[in-house]
Amino acid sequence: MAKKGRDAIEQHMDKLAEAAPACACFNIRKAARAISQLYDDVLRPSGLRVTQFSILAVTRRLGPVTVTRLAEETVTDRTTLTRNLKILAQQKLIRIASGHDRREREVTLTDRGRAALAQAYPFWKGVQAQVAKGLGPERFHRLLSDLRATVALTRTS
Amino acid sequence: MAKKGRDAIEQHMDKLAEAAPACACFNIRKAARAISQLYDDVLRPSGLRVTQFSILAVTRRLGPVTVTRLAEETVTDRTTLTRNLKILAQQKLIRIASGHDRREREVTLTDRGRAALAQAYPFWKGVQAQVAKGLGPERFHRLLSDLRATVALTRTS
DNA sequence: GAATAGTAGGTGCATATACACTTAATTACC
DNA sequence: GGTAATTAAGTGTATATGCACCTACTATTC
Repeated sequence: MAKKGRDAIEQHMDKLAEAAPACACFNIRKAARAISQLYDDVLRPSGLRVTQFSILAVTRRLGPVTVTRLAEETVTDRTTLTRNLKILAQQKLIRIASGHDRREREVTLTDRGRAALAQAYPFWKGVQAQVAKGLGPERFHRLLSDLRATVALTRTS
Repeated sequence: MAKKGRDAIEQHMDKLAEAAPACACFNIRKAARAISQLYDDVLRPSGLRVTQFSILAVTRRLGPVTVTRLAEETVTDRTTLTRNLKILAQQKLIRIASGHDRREREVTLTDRGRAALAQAYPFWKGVQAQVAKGLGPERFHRLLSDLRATVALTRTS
């Protein structure tokens, strides 16, 4: 019985060797690490990390926006966003104020935040173009499309 | 001049609204958050997070392996891996010992680690199949292939 | 074989991430 | 209109991530 249990476990072991290379999550995370290092490296002179650049850009697009809405838009846990926003608020790149509903907190880009975004933009544009060229425009758009489908998959099921 | 500088900045602002939705890095990170939550949720009964599952699976495949080699394989910063490995070593899922070259540290899966991996395997298999089905097998493989190309892009340039 | 360059690994610090739980405010329901 | 359910947000804790810098060991070179 103990022997049998062990055999059952060992049956998996050869398949397990292939788990990581085939794993959707491992590969997406791996690509996220790789490309984040590239973007962060290029954005470094701007003083913004890619996460911060993204939050500022989304805030810019949505105007005054609540924390929960921003969390939904970026598919980030709300409590994660709370802490990320705190750093940006300390640097006075955003302002966080109460809305009409006193439970809500509205996030707004400051002038300083706008300037930081505009300063970072050429760096972002450059590395974005580099990646698009490296993958080829077709594969680049296909990848973005497939990633959106992946996100959608986790939102519905 | 100050006015002109401001105009130059403002010229970017409309494009900036589109930066985040089009950003390769933002979208990959977003997908990583989404799919990690799914995998972690399914893997929860096993007691392993997807990051830990991946590290164990890669260690299983590479046998006794140095920290640097493992870092290259997973495209993780070596110092990040040091800390991730420490947690797994505390749980006695891996063993870290010195190699012949006394600078190196060799990572090996313990029996306990093997058992944990085997226990987690059915959960991983299930969620992996769910994602493959959700995306469709073609798009699923295409995505993995495009992600590998993205990683390769950052390794060469 | 001593000085130098190169390699393997770790620490301090900061940001990013999310779950479990809590607090405060609003809405729904009777 | 008061209580219950719902909603918005934050804290405590733990893992994940990487850069700047450091130590220890090995290889090279003269």
